[in-house]
Amino acid sequence: MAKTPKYMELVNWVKEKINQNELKPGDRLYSEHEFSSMFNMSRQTVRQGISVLERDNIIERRQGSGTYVKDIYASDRQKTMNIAVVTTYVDSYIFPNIIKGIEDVTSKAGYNAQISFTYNSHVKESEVLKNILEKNNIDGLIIETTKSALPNPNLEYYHEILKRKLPILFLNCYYPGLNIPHVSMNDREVGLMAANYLIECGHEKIAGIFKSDDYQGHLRYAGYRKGMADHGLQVMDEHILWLDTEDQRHMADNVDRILRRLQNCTACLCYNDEVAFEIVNICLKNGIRIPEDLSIISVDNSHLANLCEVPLTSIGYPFLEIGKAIAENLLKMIDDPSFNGMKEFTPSITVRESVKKIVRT
Amino acid sequence: MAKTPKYMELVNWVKEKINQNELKPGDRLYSEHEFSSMFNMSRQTVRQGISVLERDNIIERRQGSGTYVKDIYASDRQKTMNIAVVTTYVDSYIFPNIIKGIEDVTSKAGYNAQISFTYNSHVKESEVLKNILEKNNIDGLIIETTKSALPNPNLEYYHEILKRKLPILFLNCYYPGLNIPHVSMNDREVGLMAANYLIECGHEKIAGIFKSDDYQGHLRYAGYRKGMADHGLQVMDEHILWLDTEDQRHMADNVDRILRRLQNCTACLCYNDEVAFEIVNICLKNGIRIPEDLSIISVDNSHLANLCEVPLTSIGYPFLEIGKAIAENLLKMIDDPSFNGMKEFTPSITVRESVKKIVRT
DNA sequence: AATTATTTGTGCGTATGTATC
DNA sequence: AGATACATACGCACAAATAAT
Repeated sequence: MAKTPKYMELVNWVKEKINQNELKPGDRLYSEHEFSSMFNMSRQTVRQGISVLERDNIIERRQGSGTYVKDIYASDRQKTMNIAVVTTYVDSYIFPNIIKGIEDVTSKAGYNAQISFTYNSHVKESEVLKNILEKNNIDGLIIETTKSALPNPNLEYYHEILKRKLPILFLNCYYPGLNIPHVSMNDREVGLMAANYLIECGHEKIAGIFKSDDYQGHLRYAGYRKGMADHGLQVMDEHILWLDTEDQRHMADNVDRILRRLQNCTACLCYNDEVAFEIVNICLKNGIRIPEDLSIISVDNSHLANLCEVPLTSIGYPFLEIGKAIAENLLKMIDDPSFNGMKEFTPSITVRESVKKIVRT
Repeated sequence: MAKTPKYMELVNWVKEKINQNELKPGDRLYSEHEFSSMFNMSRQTVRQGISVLERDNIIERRQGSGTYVKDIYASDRQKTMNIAVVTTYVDSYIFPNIIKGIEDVTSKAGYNAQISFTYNSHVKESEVLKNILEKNNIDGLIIETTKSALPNPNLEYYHEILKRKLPILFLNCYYPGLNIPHVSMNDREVGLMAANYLIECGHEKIAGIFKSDDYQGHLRYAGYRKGMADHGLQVMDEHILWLDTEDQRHMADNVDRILRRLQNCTACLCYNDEVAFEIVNICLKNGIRIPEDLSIISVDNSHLANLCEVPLTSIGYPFLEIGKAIAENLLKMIDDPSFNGMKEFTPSITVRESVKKIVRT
C-alpha cells in the first residue's frame, strides 16, 4: 500500500476546496503559518505542499502578499494557438474550400488548424472528440456534426466541451436541442428558394430528393414543403426520396427507386450537386431528357454544376465565405467568451440550363 | 541590485558543466551530501537547487540511486502526437485525396494532423516553417515544398529541422541538394511513359507543356526528352511551353502563346489534368479537334480526366496511396530515426479518348 | 536470499532576509 | 514604520528505494 506523504493532505485539501468552489480563482489561501497550525505540520512541510500546487499551476505565490488561487479563465489559461477542425467527408468540392477559408483566417491570426474527419460515423466522431478532450490543447473547435438528424450518442462530449467553456462552433449542421452556435446556410431558405423558383417556372408536380441523416436535409425539406404549401400545392410522399449517406455512395443500386419517385413529375429538387449530377446521368441513360422531360434544381453551385452534362441551375453555397466566417467568429469567441458566433448565410440562385420554363395553358 | 540565492550557485554550476559537455545525458551528478560539502551549503540548500534543475527538465532524481542528467534525444522528448502537414494549394482533386490518405493513417495511430498551406509562396512557407520551429510541438513534418525548381530562401529552416532531428518527409517535390527523403511519383518516369505512349501511337511531332517552378515539371520534362531521344526524335524548343503558377491561374491570357507552340504538332503532353482540361477547351474553341487534329496526354488521372469534354488519356497519380505511404513512413521515422522514409511510385497509364493512333504510311 | 551502504524523500525546528500592505 | 507574508538557509532524524556485497 502506497503511503501518501503528509504534505499531500494539504494539497488535496486545497484541490477539494477549489473543486467545491469554496476557493475561487483569485482568492488568497491561508498563510503558511496558519496552515502550519491548522494541519499540525511544520511550516516547511506546508511549503512543500504549496510547492506541489504551484508546480501544478493551481496556485501562485506572491512574496510579501500571500498565496493565491490562479485565475483559470483569464491570464492563466495560456493559449495553445491551436484550433481543431472536424469535418465529415473529404468531399471533392465542399471540403477544400471550407478548409481553405478556415485556414486563411486562422493562419493569419497565428493559429494552427488541426484537421480530423469523421467519415460521418458516430464511432469516429466519438474517438475524435475524446482525443480532443484528453489532449486539451486547443483554444477552440469547429465541428461539422455527424448524422445531425439522428440522435447523437456523443452528446456527453459536447456537454463536457460546454462545461469547460471551450469555444465551439457547428459547421453547416447543428443540433436544435444543444445550446451551441452554428455558422451555416439558412437551409430552410435554401429549400424554399429552390421550390419557389421551380413553381415560378410553372412546375407543380415537383419531386424532392433529400438526405435523411443530415439535419440540413430536414431543413431543406421543410423549406420545400413551405414553398409548396404557400402556393397551394400538395407534397406527395411518393415523390419524396430520402437518401442516407450509404445510399449516396451507391446511387447505382437505387436507380429503380429513384425513377419510380420521379414518375409523373416535371421537376425535381435535389439535395446537392453530387446527387443532381448522378440523377442527371441516370435520367439521360433512361431516356429522360433534361430539362425537356424533367427539370432539375440543385444546391451547392459547385464546379460539378458547371461540369454536368446539363449545366445545373443551383442554389449557391459559398463554402469559402462560410469557412472564413466560422473561423473569424471562433477567434472572436476565443478573445471574448460572451461573443455569440452564430451566423446564417442567405442563399442565392445561379440559373443554368437544367430548369425548363413551362408556359401554363 | 538583485541578490541571487545561494542555491543558484549549484544550478549554474550544473548548467555550465552540461553546456561544456562535461556532464552528458545519462550521467549521474554528485550526491546531495557531496554537493553539500563541495559548495559549503546545507543538504537542504543543495536540494533546493536540484529542485530548480528538476523543474527545468534538466535533471531527473531517482530515489535510492542518484540524480541524473536527462537524455534529451530519447525518453525525455515526449511525443506531442501532432504531425504538421504543409501543402501548396488547396487544389480541387490532388489535395483532398492526399490529405485523406494522411489523415487516415495518422488518426488511426492517435496523431493529430495540423494542416497549413503555402499557396506556393516562399513568404508564406517561411511563416509556416518559422511557426513550426517556434512552437516546437510536432513529432514530424510532411511538406510539399514551394516552387521546388527555384532556389529556396527557406533552406535555413530545413537545416534547422535536420539539426533538431525532427522527422521530415517531402511530398511530391524535393530538393536534390538537400538530404531530406521524399515520397512521390517517379516524375521522370511519368514524362517518359507519356512520351513513349504517344510515340508508340505513331506521333513524332510532340509538344510539351510543363510547369516551370516545380521540380516535378522539370523531371517530367527530362522524362519527355529521354523518350524523344530514345526514339531519335528531336525536342524543339518552339514546341515546349513553360507555365508557372501564375500562368496556370490565368490560362485565358496565354491562348495565343499556347496555340503557337502547338502549331505543326500532332500531339501534346500536358503537365497535368488541370492544364489538359484547359488546353482541350481552348483547342475546341479554336477549331482544333481532339484527338483528330491534336492528341492530348495528361498526368494525374483525376476526375477531371473523366469529366473533360474529351475524356483524357492520363498517367495515374495515386494521391490517396501517396498520402497513406508518406504518413506511414513518417510514423516509422518517428519511432525509428534510422528508418529512411523515401519512396517513389511507378506510374501507370489509363487510356481514354484523347489520343489518336496514327498509322504510318 | 539477506544484509548493508548509499542515495533520495519526508518531516520538523530555527533563524534571517525581503517584499507587500 | 511595523506587521505580515513568503524566500532563503542551516541543522537533524528517519523512511524508502536502490545497488552492491
